[in-house]
Amino acid sequence: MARVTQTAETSGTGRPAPRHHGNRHGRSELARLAVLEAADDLLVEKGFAGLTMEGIATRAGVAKQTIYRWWSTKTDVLLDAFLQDVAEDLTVHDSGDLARDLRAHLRDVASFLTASEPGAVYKALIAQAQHDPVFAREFRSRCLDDQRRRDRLPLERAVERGELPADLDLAAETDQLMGPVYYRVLVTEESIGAEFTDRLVDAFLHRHGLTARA
Amino acid sequence: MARVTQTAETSGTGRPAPRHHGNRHGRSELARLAVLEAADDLLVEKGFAGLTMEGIATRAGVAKQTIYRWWSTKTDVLLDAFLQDVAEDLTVHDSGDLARDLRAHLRDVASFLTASEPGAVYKALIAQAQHDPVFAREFRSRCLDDQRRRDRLPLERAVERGELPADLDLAAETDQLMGPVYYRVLVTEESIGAEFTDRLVDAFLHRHGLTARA
Amino acid sequence: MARVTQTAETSGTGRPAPRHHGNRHGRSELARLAVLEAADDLLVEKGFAGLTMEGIATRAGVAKQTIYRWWSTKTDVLLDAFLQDVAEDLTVHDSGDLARDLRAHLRDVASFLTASEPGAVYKALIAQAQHDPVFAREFRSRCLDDQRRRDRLPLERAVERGELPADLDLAAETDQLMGPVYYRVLVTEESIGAEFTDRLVDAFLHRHGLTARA
Amino acid sequence: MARVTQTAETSGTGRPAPRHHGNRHGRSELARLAVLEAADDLLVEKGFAGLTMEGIATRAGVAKQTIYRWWSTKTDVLLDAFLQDVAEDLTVHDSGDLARDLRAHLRDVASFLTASEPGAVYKALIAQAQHDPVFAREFRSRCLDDQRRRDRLPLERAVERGELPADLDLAAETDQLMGPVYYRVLVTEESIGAEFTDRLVDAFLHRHGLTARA
DNA sequence: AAATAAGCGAGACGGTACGTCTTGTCTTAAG
DNA sequence: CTTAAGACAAGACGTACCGTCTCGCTTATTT
Repeated sequence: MARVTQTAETSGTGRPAPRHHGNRHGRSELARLAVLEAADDLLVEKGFAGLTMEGIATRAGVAKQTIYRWWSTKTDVLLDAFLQDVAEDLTVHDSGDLARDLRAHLRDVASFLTASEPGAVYKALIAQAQHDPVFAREFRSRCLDDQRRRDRLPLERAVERGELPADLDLAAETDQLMGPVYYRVLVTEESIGAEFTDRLVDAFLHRHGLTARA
Repeated sequence: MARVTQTAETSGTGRPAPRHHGNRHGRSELARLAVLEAADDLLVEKGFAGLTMEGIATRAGVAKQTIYRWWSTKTDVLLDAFLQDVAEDLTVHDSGDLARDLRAHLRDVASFLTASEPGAVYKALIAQAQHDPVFAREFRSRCLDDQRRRDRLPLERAVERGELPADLDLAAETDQLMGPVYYRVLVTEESIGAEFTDRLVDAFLHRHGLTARA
Repeated sequence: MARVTQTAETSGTGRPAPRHHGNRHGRSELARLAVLEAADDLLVEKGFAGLTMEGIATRAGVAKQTIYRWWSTKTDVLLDAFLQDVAEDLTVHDSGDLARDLRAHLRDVASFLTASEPGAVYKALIAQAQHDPVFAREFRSRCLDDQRRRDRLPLERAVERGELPADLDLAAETDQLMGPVYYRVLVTEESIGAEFTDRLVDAFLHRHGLTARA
Repeated sequence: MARVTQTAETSGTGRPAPRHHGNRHGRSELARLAVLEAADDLLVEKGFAGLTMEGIATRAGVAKQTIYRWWSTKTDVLLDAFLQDVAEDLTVHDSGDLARDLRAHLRDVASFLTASEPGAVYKALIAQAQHDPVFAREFRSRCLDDQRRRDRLPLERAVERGELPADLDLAAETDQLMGPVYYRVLVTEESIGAEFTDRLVDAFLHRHGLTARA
């Protein structure tokens, strides 16, 4: 994630650094970022089980109470840390060509999930959502729904362009495209190559009478 | 799971239960079953986070040491409990008709995952596998691989019958069939009706030039 | 203690209270009294252990910083609160008759220590002085020494009147008179009746050849 | 206090050392002694305010839970530590001569309270008893009552020997003897020399028509 | 009238200790 | 040799106060 350090204290504009330790007009941005960064780092270093509120506090140089003031659980911290990092990571391609966009998107998602650090956090959060319905709800509304919207975007654009029929059940089609990817990531842990994702796209195109691969 | 209860503790004569505290000939089946049952019950009652070794021991009327002697973690206990319960639950249909078998199988899997108590345990185990690579390995070898074999079975039989070409990539096809189901269960938590699973089967059949539903 | 309440906040004219939030020259008497009163009340309500700076601030409707600006510890606040209340409480009797004055004084001290609310504060302060030498010094100079002077007063007057010899060791005599009272209060917690204090006075009178009670 | 170290693990008889870490048949004597010793040491080193359960646990090499299992508060630990140390410290003199015994006893008590390490603990406990009525009760029954009995012992023996009348109010007389000593220790903190305690004894002897000092 | 500067309320902050909980190990005595 | 019982060291949990800090408001003087 973006390192905090000193650069965060002074905005580029030359305004004086906030550097405050909390006051009546809001929380310390410094503390907030330090916590998110510490959580990220510790998850990678020690795994989810080794990630503790105590550890985050120590690593971040922050009082435990400061964490509990703004977050309720370590999963809550992780979710914020994740959002901080990848707000814009998975931008969807828009070449105007459905086949090309879909292939690129599926490859992106697959590599994000299997090879990136935020992908590891993402998997941990999905896992935690299985154990904790309350968190599941929050995770879905603050994170998954956005991702789902991104996954559907190429199809929506194709509908707009007239490449796909307007009455298509986009949700179901998205499930068929993304489902197998998540399945391999979360359940079978088989590796996911381009041939796998491309085949999913081909099946989709074939299903809708579009020419698969040139 | 099979209830242990009193029958094992009291002989039919009405004499006080033997309630043995160990003997020199191997482990106590009574203790083993009590532990598995307690784990199952507590998972349902208190959720995964509320499931503790301490709690299992107390509920089972068993010493903690007895649990640690035979299992290493609470997830390990849960896995055994799961296997004890559902060894034979998800038997695969074999009507000789691929379409019918696939439709039935996907509905079975969906309802198992979303509506049954062992399904909840199963989801908890998949979740834990994300956090713990060691457990993931064991879970896969003792549980997931079997399930994967069952998922593939209808296709294998169809290949034997000549309904499907012999060079089909069964793994990839299985992923496309099952993936969306697990995706909805684990990620989106949308409900899964027969229309959803049937559509997956139809897509599969269509993909391979077989007539989808009349 | 003297209740602050509204009288201080509203001038007689009926104009809304000034309720000032500080000014450039000097501290807020309102805040000072609110703190002392809150400390007194909380000690009675929750005991010494339950008395906290945080609690005093909340109860007094005052910022913590305002307390720390003028006092260093909760014991420091308590001492001020005590002095505010009982500056004049234990006035010494002066009838011109040593026996009568002593008997009255000992009864007053005993009932102050065992039965009054400020007496409870006083005991708490003596206790704290055992734990904290720094506070002990301040407590002694700002409070105990005065009390000790009052205890000695009847004897000094008797010396002046010629009832007692001039070379009497007043400190030691005072210790013998007051010591047993404090001992019962602080150590044995036995009840102290007039027969007990009168006997102490009788012993003193007898010791110096004065007729004890007719 | 008796140092624990290794000698405590083997009784002199050659029986195998307990050295156990807890079992179903009782607590660890090793842990118990380590806690008491740590509490004693820390009180001396850091004072009462600096004495914490956490600190005791760390110093004793013991888990916090082990302390809380057997004691409820730090004062509770201190009381046990005190009793462990001074069970036999203040043995009362018995020369057959009341004057001599009283003088010796008062000097002993005075030097115990003002100059010994256990005396410091004792004062801390008396102080705490002012703040906490529950502890006060326990302290009195487990400690103070014994001491009071010892203080009365010389008088009781004198009554038996016929030196003092049988109908003497021993409690009141003891208060007059000991009260001034405790008063100086707890309240005025003046130093207590032999001339002060001897004078108390003389006053007592004089009061009962016995020849004071030869 | 405007500027100044101290006291004020509020409340976030880094810490420390609290008392509780669970983990995994150990010891014991019963069977 | 297994068992139930349960004490133990370790360490995280979430809470409560500590004493410090920064902030923006109020207010009484000083310009």
